[in-house]
Amino acid sequence: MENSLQARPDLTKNQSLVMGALAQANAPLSAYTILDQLRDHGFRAPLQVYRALDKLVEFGLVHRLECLNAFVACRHPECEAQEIIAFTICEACGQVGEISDDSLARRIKKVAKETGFQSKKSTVELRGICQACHAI
Amino acid sequence: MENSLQARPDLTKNQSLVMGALAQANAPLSAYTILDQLRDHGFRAPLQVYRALDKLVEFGLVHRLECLNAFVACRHPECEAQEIIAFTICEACGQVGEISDDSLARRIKKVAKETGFQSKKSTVELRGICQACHAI
DNA sequence: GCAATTATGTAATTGTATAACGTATATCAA
DNA sequence: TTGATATACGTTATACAATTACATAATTGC
Repeated sequence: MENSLQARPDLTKNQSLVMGALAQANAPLSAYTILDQLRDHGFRAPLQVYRALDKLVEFGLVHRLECLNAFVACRHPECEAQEIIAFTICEACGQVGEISDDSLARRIKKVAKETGFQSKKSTVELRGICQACHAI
Repeated sequence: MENSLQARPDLTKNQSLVMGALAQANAPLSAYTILDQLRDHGFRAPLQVYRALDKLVEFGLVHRLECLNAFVACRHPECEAQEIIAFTICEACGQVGEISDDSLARRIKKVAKETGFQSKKSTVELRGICQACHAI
């Protein structure tokens, strides 16, 4: 457990089910929505979902969107490498995009450092209208 | 109501009480913590707090921290001018700092625009250790 | 005064997340 | 093979966060 950047471990049954639900949806899902979708597979309680989500987030396979209290499957197969990811959340269609821009990451780090702050974890979430919806 | 950038209106009794609780604390407070602190002043239900908070956030006097489900009094008397504010949240002492850096704001806007995303509202929250706590 | 708007009070409910149990399963060293 | 440890799982209850619905006051503008 010395490195949080582990090769993707085999998922347990519950983790696979939750991952599957998120991968199929192309929008974020709340824990309780996932629970409802998995009742047929034997899920009965929120904790089953939350425990799986905790692990999936730890593995870097799932992201948590703070401003929605919801979760999305990661789009970048290798996104664990990215330290700072910005999420774009479309308020029309609900789709979430991931932006990992080095210059943005560097600037955030720099701005924080200027005030003496040592950043461990960042949340960058933009809400607005995506390109596709704006074209309509 | 044509301009959200209004001169600070007089606060109502409930709004003043909630604002006072937040101003006195030098860390974010949850709505329910505020409720408990104001029970002596006649507060009985969460909605009284949430309604006041909604207005205070609208006035730009209070910020909501998504990753904490909590609220802080704004430090910048004139921060309404800032479009994008980054918050630094110290995991040791709980203090919250506000960073309004133009270059950061511009870069976020730019990065979003490159993907065709029209950003309306942004959340930038950094968790880590503040200068004071790091010195200890 | 009267209408419209805004603020308030209260109860009930919905949504989100964790605590505290106990049990099962896998892994590994002795 | 046994026992120790760690991890995963199942269930219930509870805590925490936010909103819906409805009734009542207070304020504002005409």
